[in-house]
Amino acid sequence: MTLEILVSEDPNTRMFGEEEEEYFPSSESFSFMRKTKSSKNNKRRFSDEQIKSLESMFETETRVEPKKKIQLARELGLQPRQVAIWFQNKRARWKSKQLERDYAILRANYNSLASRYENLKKEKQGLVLQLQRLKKDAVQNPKGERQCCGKSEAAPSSNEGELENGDSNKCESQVKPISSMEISEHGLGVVLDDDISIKAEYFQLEDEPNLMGMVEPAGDSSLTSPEGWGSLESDGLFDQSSSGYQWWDFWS
DNA sequence: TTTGTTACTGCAATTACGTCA
DNA sequence: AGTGACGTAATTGCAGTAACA
Repeated sequence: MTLEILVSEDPNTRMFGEEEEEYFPSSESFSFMRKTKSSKNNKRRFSDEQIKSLESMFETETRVEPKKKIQLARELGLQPRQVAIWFQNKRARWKSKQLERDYAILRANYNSLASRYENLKKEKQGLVLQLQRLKKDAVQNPKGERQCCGKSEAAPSSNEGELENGDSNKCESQVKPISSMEISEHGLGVVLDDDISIKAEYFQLEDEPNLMGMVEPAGDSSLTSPEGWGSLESDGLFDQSSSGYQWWDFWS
């Protein structure tokens, strides 16, 4: 395996002040390299030891100070510029993976929320049916003599069954609105104590709720930037102020 | 104090190369 | 041996900031 090094011949290559000295790797891992002017092979993979050191340094600080950079470069037999570039690329890779993680968390949150919403919708339908039955029953029995539910009425649907906990003995509690039900003077309608609030809370919400407003921030610490991540924050990832699409379109 | 210049650095996007299936 | 996909080192362009005249 023949490797060649890594001296940029491009005069436009940006050179930082402290790094302009021509550099030849001295470590053993690069001892087989040689400088060539003609070769375009100016890119070599770093050795495992180099990567290991860089990784461990990256764990403590994602940005390397100039002095530290030069010291690290000396230790690893690299150019300071290479160390800087490695950190730069590493930050970019980390950010990309962090975006994937954040996306997965948000998707899981959304799925959970959508599931809860569907359940609530079914519950609402059951309650509406129950209300209709109660109203109908009240009209048929103006004196409040009401047959126990589940006996004189049609069999409840599965949803209703859930709502009634499958226990017909709980009619008392289930018909609580009935106990406080009043018949209007003309006997043409009923007024439920909680009717207004119920409507407000459930039945008038015909429009689908804005799930986005309900999404809870993930408790996972991966959504918050660790100290020093600085610009790797996820803020604004889903800023839609300037775009027309919705982020959940991806999996809807 | 304000302004223009320079040097340095970070990031995003991209290119170019090495490796592997 | 040839090739496409993928990972990654390196380049480029631009923007922000600090130091300085």
